[in-house]
Amino acid sequence: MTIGELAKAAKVSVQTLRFYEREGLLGPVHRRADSGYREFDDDALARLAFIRRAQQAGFALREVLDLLELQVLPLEACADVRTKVRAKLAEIDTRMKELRRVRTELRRLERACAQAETGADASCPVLDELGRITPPA
Amino acid sequence: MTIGELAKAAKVSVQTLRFYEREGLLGPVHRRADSGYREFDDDALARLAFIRRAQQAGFALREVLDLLELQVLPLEACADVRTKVRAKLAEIDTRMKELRRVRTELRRLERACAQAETGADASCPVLDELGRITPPA
DNA sequence: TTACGCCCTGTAGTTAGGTATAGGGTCAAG
DNA sequence: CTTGACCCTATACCTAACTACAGGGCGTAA
Repeated sequence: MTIGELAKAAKVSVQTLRFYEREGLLGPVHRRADSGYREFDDDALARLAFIRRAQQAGFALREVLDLLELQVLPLEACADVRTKVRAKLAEIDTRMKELRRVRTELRRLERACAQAETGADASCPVLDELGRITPPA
Repeated sequence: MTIGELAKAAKVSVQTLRFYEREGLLGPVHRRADSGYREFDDDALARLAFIRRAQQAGFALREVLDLLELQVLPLEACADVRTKVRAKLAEIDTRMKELRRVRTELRRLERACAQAETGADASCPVLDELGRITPPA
């Protein structure tokens, strides 16, 4: 696959792929001996899918890199791998806790909004919920 | 209140306050006639509380500004606010879903690692496990 | 062979949300 | 009236994750 074909398949831009390569997210990239063109296989596509999912889950690219690097560790490092995986798990739990807190807050706002539709209040309660303030001029 | 006092009260930096002012989040700021020093009242403090809460609820500063501007509008604007809140809520739910999936994958990796420690496998199973991550729907 | 699209590197710009620094003016205590 | 803490503007810098050139090489089809 050329970089353009991979870009199309993974639905990212060519520049993004080159950027990912620079950041180490794609690992060592094979080049055609004659032209120096990059050549990719389906592994690259799977890797990109993983990157996108991890990103959508709230991981920064730097953290995605940590996750991807778990792959290259030898058997002797298995204990280290477990430690790393556990650290990531703890991180995920923290992140989920934060998200639950935010969601609770938003649901509260939505409920307040729904009540306004049946009520006779003169102002939007969402904004009241967030705090009564003076609007910008 | 001087900017320094407000900063201390709101637990943000003085530079951040000047940055917020430039971004229009603080509205028109009163200045002392002689020195040109900014002067703030408790409204500013309330406004900063609003900003922080909205940020914690997952709104970008640009969106916070939208909310501040919506506040002057009549009840009809409440529907707009509600739409924004619902969109944020959907965003959070998506993120949590992805997070759950990644957590499931990490747990599987951890189990695979544990097996390798007691088994006689020749390679770290992490690589294979990462390759088996379920593609997104 | 020419044309056109895709590839290469390298550098620079963008948005978000600030943080830091330079070069000054101001205020209040001593 | 000096000193030190605080204020002012303007500009530059920071990280993250791209995005957009500029200037040049490669591949393939008519």
